[in-house]
Order: sequence, then C-alpha cells, then structure tokens
Amino acid sequence: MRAREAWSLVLELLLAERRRVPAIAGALRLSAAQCHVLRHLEPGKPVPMRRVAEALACDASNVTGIVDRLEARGLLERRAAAHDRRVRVVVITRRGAAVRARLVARLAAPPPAIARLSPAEQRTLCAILRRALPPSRSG
Amino acid sequence: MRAREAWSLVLELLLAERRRVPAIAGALRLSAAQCHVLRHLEPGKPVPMRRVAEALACDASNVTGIVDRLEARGLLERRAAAHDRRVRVVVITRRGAAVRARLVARLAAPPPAIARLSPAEQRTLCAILRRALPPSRSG
DNA sequence: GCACATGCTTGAGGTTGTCAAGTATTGAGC
DNA sequence: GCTCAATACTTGACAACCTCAAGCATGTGC
Repeated sequence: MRAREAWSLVLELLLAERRRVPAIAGALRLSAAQCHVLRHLEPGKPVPMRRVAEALACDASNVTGIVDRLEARGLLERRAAAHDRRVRVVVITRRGAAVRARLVARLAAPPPAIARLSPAEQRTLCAILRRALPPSRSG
Repeated sequence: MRAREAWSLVLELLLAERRRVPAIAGALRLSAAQCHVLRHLEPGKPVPMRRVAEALACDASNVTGIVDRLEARGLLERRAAAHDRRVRVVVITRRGAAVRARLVARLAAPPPAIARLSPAEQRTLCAILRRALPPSRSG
C-alpha cells in the first residue's frame, strides 16, 4: 500500500510546517481563519458570504464574526448584492489587497523540505500532484 | 520556480482534505487538538506535559485544558514523574489506546487524490517525499 | 541559603466553531 | 396577490482553543 505511505508522508510534511501558517498570519496580525478569507477574496471580485462559508467549510454564522473583524480593520467591505437583497457580498479593499499580497507571497514561499529537492524531483513532484488533484481547483 | 508550484500543490491537496480531519475527529468525539495529543501518545510511553506542548507547538497552559478534557473522559492519565516532582507525565489509558488505534487507522487512509495515482506514481511520490523530509521524524 | 530558572496551573480575554432561533427576502404554487 | 417553504444572514448561548501574565512548587547554580 504505497498510497498509505504517500499520504502519511504528505501529512508529515504538513505537520513539519504546522508552525508556518500561524507565524505568517501572526506577523500580519491575522488569524488562520482570516487568512483563509483574505486568500479567497481576489481584488475586484465580490463573493457572497455563503460562498465564503463554503470555502471555509464552516457554518455561515461563523463567517459573520470573521468578516466583522476584518471589516472593522478596513481590510474588506460588505455590500448589498444587486440581484438578491438577501445576499451580502464581501469585497476586499485596497488596504486588504495590500495585506493579501504580502500574505500570499509568504505562503507561496516553499519550505526547506521542498527547496531541498533537485529541479528534476520538483518537476516530477509537480507532475504527480497535478494528476492527483482534481481539475477543478479554485484556490 | 518549480519549488513554489510544488508547494502550492501540496497546500492545495491539504485544502481539499481540510474537512477530513475534523470529520474523523468528530466521529470519535474528539477535537483536532485532542487528536494531535492522542496521536502523540504511544501506549506505555509517558510524555511530560512540556513535550506535549512542544508537539502541539502551543503554550503549555493550553495543554492543561486539553489534557483535562481527555482525562475527564478517561482516555489518558496524569502521573507524577519520578525524577522531577515538578513534571507531570501523561499516559494513554487502555480506553484511550483503543480510540487512538481507530483514529490513526482512519487518518492513515489515503484520500481519493492519492489513491487515484498509479502504483508507479505512488512509489515515485514516496521516494521524493522521503527525500524532502528530514531524517528525524517522530510521527 | 538565595537567586533564578523550570514545569505546571489558573484566570482573563480574544477568536473560532456549533447550534437554535429570528428577520428579511426570494420563489413556487394556487 | 397570497401563502408557504426555502434561502441568506445575523444574533445569542455555549464550548473549545489559544495566548499572556501571574502564581505556586520544585530544581539548580552560586
């Protein structure tokens, strides 16, 4: 069962990098959940609260509080949706976009475990992971 | 920069499986933090609270509460350490070991993304990840 | 013995998360 | 148009997680 071993190795890699995300988040005065929200909000693309809750895989009532705090810091805005007045869409602000840019840049920096690999190994790893992941990936 | 792409693919895989751990944990009436603690406690091997805090990469005061709740459910025990009376060691109980066994079995089950790969790809993935990870891995 | 460090606990305070309940709005069926 | 159910969001209650500061007990260096 190579699949089990491969999966356990992926988990191990994640475990080794577990401190990274909170550290990066903390440096930007963000929590992990707030990072997820910012990461999900591309500048100029409003997203309904409902979609944010789905992206976070949590209850909608939870999103209310997280968005509240990000809105209080001026990193995003709530707006009314034109087509459905029940819906509130969330848009990242200019300030929020700046924070987001720094966030994604730091998150994208590969950890030592990945950087240690040779270019050929990195290419192979990319190819395999691309095949593993389903084609519909939103980020 | 293949390293960046490889890392982002790893993160994507993790994101896709983000619901898994809470789901597995919830089925056993455990939280994510409690899972980490149980996973870290091999039967018959007492671990000082301090080491648990290090394994969780969190403050020691946090471990107090997590261990409190696990102890209240009879899944582990606190004992005095022989060599240093300041230290409290944590030992998994028989009941805790049973829960732990089910937990690690379910966590080890590879997700569809990994299972989808061919045996050759799985072998290659294992080989690369083994090289990526530092030799000292405790599990 | 004394000062200092270490291991753990407690309490305050903030964030995340769930669930149940409530409001506003939409859409389907009559 | 009216009613009824479904949907989107918010609120409040509650629990868990997490950090920090403070405190107690114990161990170590001088």
